[in-house]
Amino acid sequence: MMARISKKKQEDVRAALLEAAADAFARDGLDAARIDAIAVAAGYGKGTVYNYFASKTELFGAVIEEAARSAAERYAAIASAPSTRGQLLALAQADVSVARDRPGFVKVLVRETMSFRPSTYGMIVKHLAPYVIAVERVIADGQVRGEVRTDRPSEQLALLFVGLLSLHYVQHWGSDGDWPTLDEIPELVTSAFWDGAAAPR
Amino acid sequence: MMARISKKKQEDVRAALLEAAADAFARDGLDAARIDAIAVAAGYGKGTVYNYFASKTELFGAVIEEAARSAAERYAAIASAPSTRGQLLALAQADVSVARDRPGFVKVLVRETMSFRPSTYGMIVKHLAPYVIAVERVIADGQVRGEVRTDRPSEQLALLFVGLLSLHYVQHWGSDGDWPTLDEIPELVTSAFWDGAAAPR
Amino acid sequence: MMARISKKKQEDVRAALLEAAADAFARDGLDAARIDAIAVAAGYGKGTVYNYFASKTELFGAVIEEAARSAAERYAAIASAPSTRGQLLALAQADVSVARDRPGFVKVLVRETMSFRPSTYGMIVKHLAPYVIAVERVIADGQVRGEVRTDRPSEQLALLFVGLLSLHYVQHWGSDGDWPTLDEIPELVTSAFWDGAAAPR
Amino acid sequence: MMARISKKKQEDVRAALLEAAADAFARDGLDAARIDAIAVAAGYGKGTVYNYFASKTELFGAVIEEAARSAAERYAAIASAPSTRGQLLALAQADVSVARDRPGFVKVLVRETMSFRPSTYGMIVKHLAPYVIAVERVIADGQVRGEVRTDRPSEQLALLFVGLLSLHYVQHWGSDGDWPTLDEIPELVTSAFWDGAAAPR
DNA sequence: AATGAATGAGAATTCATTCAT
DNA sequence: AATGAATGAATTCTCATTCAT
Repeated sequence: MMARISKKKQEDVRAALLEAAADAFARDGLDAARIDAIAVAAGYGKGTVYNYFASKTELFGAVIEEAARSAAERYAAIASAPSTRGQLLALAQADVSVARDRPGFVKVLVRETMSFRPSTYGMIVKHLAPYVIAVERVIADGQVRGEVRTDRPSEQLALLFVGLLSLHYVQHWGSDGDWPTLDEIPELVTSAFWDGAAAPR
Repeated sequence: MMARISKKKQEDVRAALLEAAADAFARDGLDAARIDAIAVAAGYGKGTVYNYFASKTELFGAVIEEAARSAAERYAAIASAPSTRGQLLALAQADVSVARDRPGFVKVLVRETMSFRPSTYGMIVKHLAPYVIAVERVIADGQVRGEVRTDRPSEQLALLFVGLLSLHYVQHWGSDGDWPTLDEIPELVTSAFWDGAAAPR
Repeated sequence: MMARISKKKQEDVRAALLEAAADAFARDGLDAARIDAIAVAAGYGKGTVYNYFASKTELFGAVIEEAARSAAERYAAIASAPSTRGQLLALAQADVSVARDRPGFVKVLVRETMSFRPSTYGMIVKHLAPYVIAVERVIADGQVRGEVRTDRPSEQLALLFVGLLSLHYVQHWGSDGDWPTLDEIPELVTSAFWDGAAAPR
Repeated sequence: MMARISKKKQEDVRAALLEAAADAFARDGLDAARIDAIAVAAGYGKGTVYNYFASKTELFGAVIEEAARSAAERYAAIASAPSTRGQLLALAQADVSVARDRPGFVKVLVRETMSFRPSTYGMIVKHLAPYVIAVERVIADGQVRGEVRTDRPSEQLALLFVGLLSLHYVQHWGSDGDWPTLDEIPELVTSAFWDGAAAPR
């Protein structure tokens, strides 16, 4: 009993540190973020961070991991829609819901994905995989059912879809939430992906 | 009086420093890039950097500026195509030619655009403007001529187009040039922008 | 919670740093003194200095402040003598006792007073004031009681007295303690101030 | 002829550099003064300084030397007054005339005298000697003639006199010329030295 | 377990000095 | 003789990390 309570407490501390770290990394980037500030923001002392994470880099990795885990969780939970387009929309909605609830984590993920720094790229790819694979599966199914064009590999299409999502987040955050709003993003992305943005209908 | 170095030589040194800086910033980011390494890479001593640029930040700004200038130059030079789609393709080709010739500069531009850091965002927006405006003009013309759908403002569409371009660069660089190749990018981007990527034809 | 160092210990560290800094500034001046050397001389690492003082300049200011505080304390403690001349002698003795106990601090004070550098002058004047004011008060009282000539303002006379003191310190330190000795200074200064040095009696 | 003209020119350049250096050292001190600024202030390029002086330290030494030479010259030129007091007054006037004409040089001399830095002290003492010796001679003569008290060695008295002079310069410069004015200094100093400052007459 | 004082490696920046022109 | 571009040693200051309490 004692042990379980203390285990619970440990989880809480870890979660608080991760949350604060995500915000800091999102705002300042890996280099400029300061351990001290993260600790204080989480309500603890600097030393405590090192009781939970061996180094700044490892803390960063843990944030990425948590971000990916958190997103994959939502993906897994989405109800299946009848059409492929509908399923993609649902996937986008799931992702946006993460961006809404845990903006720090998603910002870090997007920024580092777009930063392709040798030093963090491996980390990103490794943790991002579940993300992309969920999308790819839907697209591959769509191809089998004849709902999606088959002249491009499902993997490439999945990357494009996820990329479009990131792109719209960047515009959202860059415009201070002005445009697009988070609510608009799923439809914008799905539509751009599915029908393109330019040709008149 | 004799010691005054020729204007030409000065320009050369400055250009070499900018080139080395672009590569370093592209590879490591603003924070992690080392002035010392940049100087050595350019074939000069640390102090020389400070004879040309007052600080690391100013050097970074100069790289951004040069990148934008270099891109705007190509944009300006493209021959006009008959259709809007053709013009967009030409714009994309112009951009890719910059990415091919001066990868460092374009990488920096893309990365920082996607990084939305308060500390560099202003710089980026200021210098990126000519880029985006050229695209927007083509699209707005297309809308007038009925070649482009009119339910979305030309500015948003231009941002999407430029974003798609960046997205494909990221995938190109992230895959070590594997896919997409630089050659494929203009058509991929234009097609994704124009027709979408998923719907079967 | 346990890591919080005792207040006492903190004061001790601060005092040790100040002491080492005073010696260094006294020996080398503000510019030539090295933070690193100060830290080591105090028995700490470079970083510790910055845990207590935000910058070299602030450390310098703290030394000045401590020097002035320390001198003012002694002035305040002197017993009142019956005559003005006696009181001035007592003031000089109080000052010399500081110069004996904390030579570094007094050296810094004297040197910077005599250096009239715009960058440090304000600091000096601010902290030196209590020093001079104590002297001025005694002289003004003497003027009221008819023991001191009244054709020169008490402020000017006070500055001269303090200046004479500094002058003798300079000669003392410059001659390696040879002449005058610290013991002789109070009488030398008071006598020079009171009766002059040249006219035969 | 050629050679003499060019020699003359050389002297002029050297003099201009010394003048600029004196002002810079007076204003900023040995450490903070910048070679570059000195060269430009003299109307030359940085490299030229090194054609005339081997190093910053040597330039500083040359300034001290010139300052002392310049003062000794005036001392030598003073007309002899009948009384010792009158001669001292004349000496002070000679010194003040240097301070008026070449303030930079005198400031440097005073500041460094009062700074007693091991690194410059030797230089100072060596060059200051003629200064002090002239004063000492007058005092010693006065002692022989019974015009000056004999219970203190002439050397000590000379140091005091010169010190009083410096003290008043410091107050003059420190008060922005407010008090004392240069004109007042000789009488103030002589009177303080001779009769003291405090005792009512 | 939590803490924050101490630490020193590391980075930006300055500037005296050199030397090719 | 004059110059100022190039240089790198030296210095301040930052901050991740350690560890005694």
